[in-house]
Amino acid sequence: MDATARHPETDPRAAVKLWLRLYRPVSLIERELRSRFQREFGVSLSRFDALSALDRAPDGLLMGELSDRLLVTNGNVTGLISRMVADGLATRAALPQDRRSFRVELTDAGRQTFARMARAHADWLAELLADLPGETAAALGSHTETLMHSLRTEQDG
Amino acid sequence: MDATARHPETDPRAAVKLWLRLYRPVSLIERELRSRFQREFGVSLSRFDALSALDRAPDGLLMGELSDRLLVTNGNVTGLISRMVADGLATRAALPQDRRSFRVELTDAGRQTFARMARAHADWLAELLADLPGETAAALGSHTETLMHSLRTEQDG
DNA sequence: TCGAGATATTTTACTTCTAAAGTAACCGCG
DNA sequence: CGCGGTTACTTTAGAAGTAAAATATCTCGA
Repeated sequence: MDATARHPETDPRAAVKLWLRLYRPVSLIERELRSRFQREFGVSLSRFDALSALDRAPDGLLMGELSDRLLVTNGNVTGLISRMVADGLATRAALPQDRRSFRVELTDAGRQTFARMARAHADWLAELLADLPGETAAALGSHTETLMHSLRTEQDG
Repeated sequence: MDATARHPETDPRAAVKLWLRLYRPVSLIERELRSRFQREFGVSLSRFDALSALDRAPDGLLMGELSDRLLVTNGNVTGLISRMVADGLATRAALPQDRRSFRVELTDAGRQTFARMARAHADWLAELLADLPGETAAALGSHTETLMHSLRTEQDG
């Protein structure tokens, strides 16, 4: 198979159409979550995402690992974590063996805060997705997996 | 009062899982588009979205209509359009019959700029989605329609 | 006609985000 | 060693986003 055979018939118009169909509902949900986090907890979605990534990492994360996971730039993480440290949710300690690096870890308060928010987050999503037929949910789950995988192979190849 | 009674079978854990499966690939693509717009045209994705919404409206849009379509606040649109007007891409004229309102329209330069960007946008998406099997694309297209519809009914009900 | 509320937009103060440039520390090779 | 390139992170300048308050205009009923 030659190069064109690898990407046989991708119609740019169809690609845009599919993209918009994916993008719009995801944006709507994201925006709704963002505003609920703000209203209920006075917290940004970004901060919840950071708490979530750190909660999943028992030994904390380096700044760079965190920016990889959150899909944001290093500079962004610097400010985000500074504010979280100032608010007592996380600690940021230099690594003895590599003084360029910093290990970020949740404090107990941070883990407790996250636990409360995670519960609300799950409930909100259950509510927002309540009217979605079970078959559609299942199909979306598996097809978005395929999409994710195809993005990765596209990126590498 | 009991939220679970209204939505009998929505498992919050499953909802979060589905949400993350939707969110991650969409974020990846969005981020990639954003960085390509910046690199190739020195323009934000938001600006492209605004150009796109305005290009679709032959007679222009009111500020409020634009913020509805872009899913952003009025205050955000004020700044976005100010910069676009300053760059010669759009005009912003008070409505004689309602002096609170402003009609925003693309200039010829705005329409030409959008046309060039839209072509690149479509090509990028075709490239990013090239490895997605046709069946998956079709299924995703129809199921995201269902998702969008279920969000609307959820919102209204 | 007048005032009360609704509506359209802007302003304000702030967080979040980016790209690019800057700083500091590490690593490997001569 | 020591210097050159890489890596980890921060800083900077500015766009993009928010919520909430402010401004200005419209509308409608007494």
